[in-house]
Amino acid sequence: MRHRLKDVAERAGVSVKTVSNVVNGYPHVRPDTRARVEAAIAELRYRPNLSARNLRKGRTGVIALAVPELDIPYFAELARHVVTAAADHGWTVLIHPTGGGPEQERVAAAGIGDHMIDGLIFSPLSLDAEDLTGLDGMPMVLLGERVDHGLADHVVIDNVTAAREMTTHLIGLGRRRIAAIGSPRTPEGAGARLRLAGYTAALTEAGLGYDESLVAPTPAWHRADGAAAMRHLLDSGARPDAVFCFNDTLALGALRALHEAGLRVPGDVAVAGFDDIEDGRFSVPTLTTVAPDKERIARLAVDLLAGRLAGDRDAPPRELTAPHRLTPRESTA
Amino acid sequence: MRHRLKDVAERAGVSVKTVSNVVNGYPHVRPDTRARVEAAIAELRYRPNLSARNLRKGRTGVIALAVPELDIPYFAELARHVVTAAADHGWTVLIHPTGGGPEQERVAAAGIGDHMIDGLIFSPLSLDAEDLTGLDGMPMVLLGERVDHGLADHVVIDNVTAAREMTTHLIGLGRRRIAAIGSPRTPEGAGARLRLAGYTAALTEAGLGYDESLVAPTPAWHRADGAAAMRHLLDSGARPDAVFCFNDTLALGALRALHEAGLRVPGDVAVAGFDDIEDGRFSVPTLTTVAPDKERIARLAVDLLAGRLAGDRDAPPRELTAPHRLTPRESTA
DNA sequence: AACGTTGGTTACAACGTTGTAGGAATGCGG
DNA sequence: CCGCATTCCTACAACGTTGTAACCAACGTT
Repeated sequence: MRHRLKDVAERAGVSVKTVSNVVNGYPHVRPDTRARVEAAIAELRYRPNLSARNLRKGRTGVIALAVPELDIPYFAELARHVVTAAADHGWTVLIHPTGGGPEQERVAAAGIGDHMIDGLIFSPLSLDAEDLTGLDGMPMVLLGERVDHGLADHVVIDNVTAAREMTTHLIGLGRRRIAAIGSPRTPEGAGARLRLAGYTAALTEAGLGYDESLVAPTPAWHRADGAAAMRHLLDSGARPDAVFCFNDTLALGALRALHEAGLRVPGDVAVAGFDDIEDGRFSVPTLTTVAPDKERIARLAVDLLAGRLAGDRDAPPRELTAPHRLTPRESTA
Repeated sequence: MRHRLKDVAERAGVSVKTVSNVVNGYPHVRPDTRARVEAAIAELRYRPNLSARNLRKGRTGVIALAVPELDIPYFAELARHVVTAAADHGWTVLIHPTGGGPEQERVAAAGIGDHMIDGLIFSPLSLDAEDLTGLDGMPMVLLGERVDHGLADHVVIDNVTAAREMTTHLIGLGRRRIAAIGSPRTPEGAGARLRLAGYTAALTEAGLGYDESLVAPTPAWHRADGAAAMRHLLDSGARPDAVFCFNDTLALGALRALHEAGLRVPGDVAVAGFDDIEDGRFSVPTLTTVAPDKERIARLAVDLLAGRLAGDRDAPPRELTAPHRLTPRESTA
């Protein structure tokens, strides 16, 4: 039912290789031969067998994007940008939601390399770069956090600075008891560590000092975690007048918990997030956030990968920083 | 750098085929040979070349999931379930965000079939099944709406009934001027048509009659579209006391617009959505919605595909209906 | 003792493609 | 009209895997 080069060749009265040449745009083919071949291709609705091509060329034209969860809108948005950027290179993207656990991420990184994939863009949650064995020299670009130095290409944003700016922004609005939600509960979450560092730096700069009771760790970064942490903060009597959540979904959960507690935002408590997901532009109130340039992150990552695939496998790992922008909205007005 | 069966074979002192047999769990291999081979596999960190295997077997072990946009949380959640269900069959899922336009969907459906994929789960937005040519007998399962009869397997929910139930629910709460947001503006959007049908049916049953001015079409189903449509309804003087949005993101946009207009939900206007995305459980107010059983939808789709791949390519197309549940929350309390 | 049976292993071909090497036809300058 | 380059095309091998057929050894039956 499905045709091969051979079928097209027979129909056009040429050799298999000539058909291959036409398919691949090889220049030295007589116009009339080319026309005959193209006609045959069209008639038979021929489509190249990618497995065979890949086997022959050692390239698959597919890159993988491994993210913790697509349900986290940040990653869904990022995935869209990666797909777009990859399309410019003619690549298909295999989006792989890992689940975010250390074991799952290890499996993803290992299992994905089975020659199905030319390269990997990986946004790890639990793993350090050292854990990423089994890639056997397959190019990889790590996203999002400076997990580690010198082991692979990275695309990051300046988490420390961004978190410091946001905290400073809250201080500038007159807030003094600024809580943080989403601090790392375990060694996991390089991003959390960096954002926490920026947060404390800003407090120190402002002479506010770090208050342990205002810092709430969370098991994950979902809305439910944000709501639970917020409730905990309120119950604990810590009395925050602002909350800096380390991502937007946490912040949306916090908004919800504050609402349930009968507190007004930003009147009683100001709320800030991180990531600039679409929800935050429509929530009530809209959400102040740090907006990383996701489109740029995606393009830088894809371009880094392209560089590796184009040749310089052995160039030293690069680390590129994408810009971010503090975006004030109603929740801190 | 990367090893082949041959390398393992040499190291273990056996033939290539024996290694292949070990890798594939062929039973008749002497325990000590098996052990030697496995040791060699481990030492060399051998991984089978999937392109070669696929070429040989005519199967890739990859199925594609084509959805309009991952940014729409419904599809992100669905994707997660599909990945999980597919994993039970040992399949990898290639998630392909099409963008939703007719041309893009056509390209997706066509270009994806290049032997890279064993089957396709497709959630079309613009396309009818007739448009899906070029699959050349590759099994496909259509998701979400009853686009068409008898051309491919379908997994649907009963959109008409669900929409009727929701509308009846709103009527039962005493609402009389019930608006609908998200009606189809073009032939596109089978789901929209069906939900509109359920909506009108309920109105008719209740003797309320269909009021054109209460029905707002939208170009797409994003939050921004919902907000715009809501604003339009309010400005038009239609004075709805309830709004049934054809998905949750539209509803979240509508909530926002109502908030900006200074109207209370559900006090002044009740709001209902469709899809049960996570956002709706944390929005202020939480969102009444129709909850399709996404996990079931995904599993049914994957199982249908499994059936086709297992053999019966020519069985008549099946249509399976997944259950849904009306889920009242604060927005219609 | 000759026989089929089963277990364990191997050689070979094939999947559909493209790179390489080279052959046949054509064009051009002398 | 010869020699040489260029254009156009082809045959062949190879990418790494697995199905097929076939083989040898060991075994239990007759």
